[in-house]
Amino acid sequence: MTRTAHPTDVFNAIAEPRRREVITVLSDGQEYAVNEIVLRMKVGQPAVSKHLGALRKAGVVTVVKRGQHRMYRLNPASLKSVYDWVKVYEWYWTHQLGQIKERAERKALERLIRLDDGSKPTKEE
Amino acid sequence: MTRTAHPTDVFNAIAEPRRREVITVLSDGQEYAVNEIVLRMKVGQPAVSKHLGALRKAGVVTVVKRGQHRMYRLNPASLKSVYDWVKVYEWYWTHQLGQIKERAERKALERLIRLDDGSKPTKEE
DNA sequence: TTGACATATTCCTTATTAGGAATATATTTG
DNA sequence: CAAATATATTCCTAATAAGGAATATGTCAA
Repeated sequence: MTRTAHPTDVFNAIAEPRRREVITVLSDGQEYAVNEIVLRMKVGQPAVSKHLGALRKAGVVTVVKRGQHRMYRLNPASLKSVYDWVKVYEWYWTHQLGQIKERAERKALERLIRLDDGSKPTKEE
Repeated sequence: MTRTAHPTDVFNAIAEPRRREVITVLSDGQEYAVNEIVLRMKVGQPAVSKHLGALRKAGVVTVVKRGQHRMYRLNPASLKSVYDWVKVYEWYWTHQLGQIKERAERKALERLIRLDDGSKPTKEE
């Protein structure tokens, strides 16, 4: 089995460096034609179109037809789920977590003793 | 060619749902043995070990030997790069971006006219 | 030392993916 | 209509990845 992530997963969409590059191009909130994005990147037009397709499926960009062009625009709200997920951990690097360490080790030891006794792990306090 | 992302890329590390699951298990800042993580997940021990290996290579977790066990701990600072990257877009969903739309479309149109004329795209103001 | 246990690693199969080349499909313009 | 342009899609190849089974490695306990 391979990557379990659904292709529409935003986390998966932004895992590709080139796709983050596309997002950066769109990051000023303006519309861009595929053309223009290709000019700003080092990969060919088909590759860019494919990345845009992946981003669109994940809801990261939207597209409208305008004449001959397809205008892509960033949908920043789609990135909120990533922000919300990672924001949880912000606390840990803005505060010291050294004090926690000893206590964490003690608790880990207690859990392992319970496991070695064959009991089920109990809910953490 | 496949995924260009280096395996040590944090974005790639968190793209896997099971790896985010592991991170969630470790999110209380305590140490966990592989054993315990397996108990809390639906995949087998080898799979968990592999995911832990990927997370370790990306610097998302650290490991210390403690007797028979390998104790894994979250390294939250590693997630700061993701936070910093996505934080840039927070502004867009906390504020209205409707006003921007018309202006953005006008600017996009101007760019396209320049492109169709054969001129190179100029730096945005 | 032997046996039990914890973890990592190897092997295998299946599935996905990136990107280029070639091509198809619109759309505009003359 | 024909030519040019913009974009998407198909086909191909090479690479990567996930997870299970089996196995190797290390550590503890009797």
